[in-house]
Amino acid sequence: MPTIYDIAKAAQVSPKTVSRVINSDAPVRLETRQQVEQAMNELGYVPSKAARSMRSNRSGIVGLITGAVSQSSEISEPHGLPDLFIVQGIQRVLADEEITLMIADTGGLAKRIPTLINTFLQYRVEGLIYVADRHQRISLPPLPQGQQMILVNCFDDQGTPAIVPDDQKGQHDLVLSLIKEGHRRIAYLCLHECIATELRITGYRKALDAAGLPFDLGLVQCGDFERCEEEPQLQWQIIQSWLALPDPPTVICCGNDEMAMRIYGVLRTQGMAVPEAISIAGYDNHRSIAETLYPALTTMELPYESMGVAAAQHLIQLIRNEPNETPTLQRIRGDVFWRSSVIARP
Amino acid sequence: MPTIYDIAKAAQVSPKTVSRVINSDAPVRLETRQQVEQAMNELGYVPSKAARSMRSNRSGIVGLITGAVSQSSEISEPHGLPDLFIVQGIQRVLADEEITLMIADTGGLAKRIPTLINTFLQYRVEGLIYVADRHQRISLPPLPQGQQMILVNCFDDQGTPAIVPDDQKGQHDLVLSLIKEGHRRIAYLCLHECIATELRITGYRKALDAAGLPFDLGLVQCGDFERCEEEPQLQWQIIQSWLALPDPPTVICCGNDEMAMRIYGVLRTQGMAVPEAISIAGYDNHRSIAETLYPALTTMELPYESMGVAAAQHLIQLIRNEPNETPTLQRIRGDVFWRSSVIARP
DNA sequence: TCATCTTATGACACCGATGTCATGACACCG
DNA sequence: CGGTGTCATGACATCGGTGTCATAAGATGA
Repeated sequence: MPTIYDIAKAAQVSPKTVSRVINSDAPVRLETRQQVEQAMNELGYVPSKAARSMRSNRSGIVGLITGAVSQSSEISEPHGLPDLFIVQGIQRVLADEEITLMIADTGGLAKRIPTLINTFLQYRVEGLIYVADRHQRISLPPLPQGQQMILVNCFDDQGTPAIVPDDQKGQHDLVLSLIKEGHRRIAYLCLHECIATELRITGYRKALDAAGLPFDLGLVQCGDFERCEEEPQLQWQIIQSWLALPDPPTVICCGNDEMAMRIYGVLRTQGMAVPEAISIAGYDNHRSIAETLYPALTTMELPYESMGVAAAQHLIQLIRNEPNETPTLQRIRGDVFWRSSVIARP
Repeated sequence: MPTIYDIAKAAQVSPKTVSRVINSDAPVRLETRQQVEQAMNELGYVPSKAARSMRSNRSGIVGLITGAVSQSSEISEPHGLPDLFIVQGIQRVLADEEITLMIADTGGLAKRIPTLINTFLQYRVEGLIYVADRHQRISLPPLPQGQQMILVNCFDDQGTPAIVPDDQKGQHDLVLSLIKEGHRRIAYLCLHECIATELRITGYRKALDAAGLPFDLGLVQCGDFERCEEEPQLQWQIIQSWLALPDPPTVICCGNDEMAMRIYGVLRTQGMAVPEAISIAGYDNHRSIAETLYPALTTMELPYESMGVAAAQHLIQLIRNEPNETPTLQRIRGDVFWRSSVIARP
């Protein structure tokens, strides 16, 4: 691989002049520039980032730590929207800024995180992004002074800038849409206990309050049985108990789109048509499920891509030391995606 | 960020001795080593990969180009198994070898590839991996002399080492399993015309031949309508025509698991139970679909993870210049995953 | 015409590691 | 006791760029 010295020799100029042509940071005579450019083309010159970043002290790399790549592989645990969508948003913004993203994967093991961070520090990353696979509280090892970091889909107690989904507003908006379509009895088959579930139940409740509808504790049940054998039966039992009520629900909100997909199956094996017999709503807008299901699923967007975009933008601000009024904890909102699994009620 | 010079000063030794402690490539007196290590801990020393790789001419980085990260986002086109699983396999192998993987995304635009390759060359990657989103023939711009590259899920005409799924053997094995369970009339609702489809139809046919069963051209139909509005109706028409045959199929093989998921919906809206009325088989072993569907889907594994592993291993051999008899085109086989969407026939 | 400024270029040091070679202190052996 | 080998360490050059400063040629202006 040729160096600027090779180019300099071929073009009969000094290495510094070659550097100037590459960076166009000082005037170079047209003729000289052309000679240099010709030499670069002929020799197939590619600048060395290593040498460059060593001198300039700027690596142009941002490190991202996630379990996204390995997550859904071996461990057959319930998985919601792939956090990969977050990475997409980040990738897009950074690529536009000509920042290279280095992705490291925990393989699901938190104890690998310090090693991964260390590797990134060796590359002198200008910023770090930690992406969690679900909305949670975390605690990471301390970083060297001045090392910028952003948390996505999680937050800590040290006041590290964080981007999380607005789960409360999300469920709230979804329920409000259902109410607008005439639904009065709205069941909620939620996920296991976690931060998202807690926030969403609050949102669900506030939406009912806002519409002046009563909150019926019995209509909120955990439908997440971690994919055990009997899950369909257990879910059907819950639904059956709802249907047996004097005033049964007309729509079931599911904790995520995957659960909705399973509920489609459960209902159909029991001879109930979606949405004619009962409407179904999901959460996540996991498009490969929501758009593929038949009928397509009405759902609340979990704004992973937007979160990624927000994270990358905030990080760039921090790296460039730009003034910003972005709050430490940024809650990102999604939209309701209205499809055919919910029908209007008179 | 401290350098070995800072450490050297603090430990009152020469920089070279610090280097020796870090790399343990020459004997250092225990006492000296401890002084150095203490200084490193106190100052929070992290070696600089840039400086290191410049001197040693070895970056320790492998570059990966894919559309995996952005693929399924904007473009709402039919998607099979996420090629991310390939990345997983690669990641796992490389992490064990302490090689850092740099992932670049095409964002679905092939014209970005040269730029991405150039960025990687700037980092002096020791190897390149190109991952395609489906089995296809490709053509990439030429690389500098001596730059190693592996193609995954695709191949070219220049004889670049490539890893592809063994589609023919895959469909063959799946059909053979169905035959073993007593099925004699096996319909195949395949994907649109492409390399995989062609190979799989050959495999399907060879399996029938091997079992002495006749090949009925009418039982092979394209069921991929690219998610147009009328897809369910069109698919139902095909199935109806099959059911109207004097000797109707007892099982339908689908081009992929996603199509199988949609067929579940189509059949059920028509009041047909899976697998009681008709058995369904998929292709891909896309676990988040195959395991989630109710009943769970019998399917042929598209061995993305194994392909990733094979690719990484082969690349490492090439980088280390180890002798290998690996063929240029490596076909990777998957297994049949038997679940409850297919029942045995007497 | 000479001082001053701008343009175009080069010499040289430096970023942070490591490879090469030299050197001093011992231990070992005949 | 002197020659040889090992151990422990340091001096110095080098990897491929860029920042700083110097300098020569030509343009400008008083």
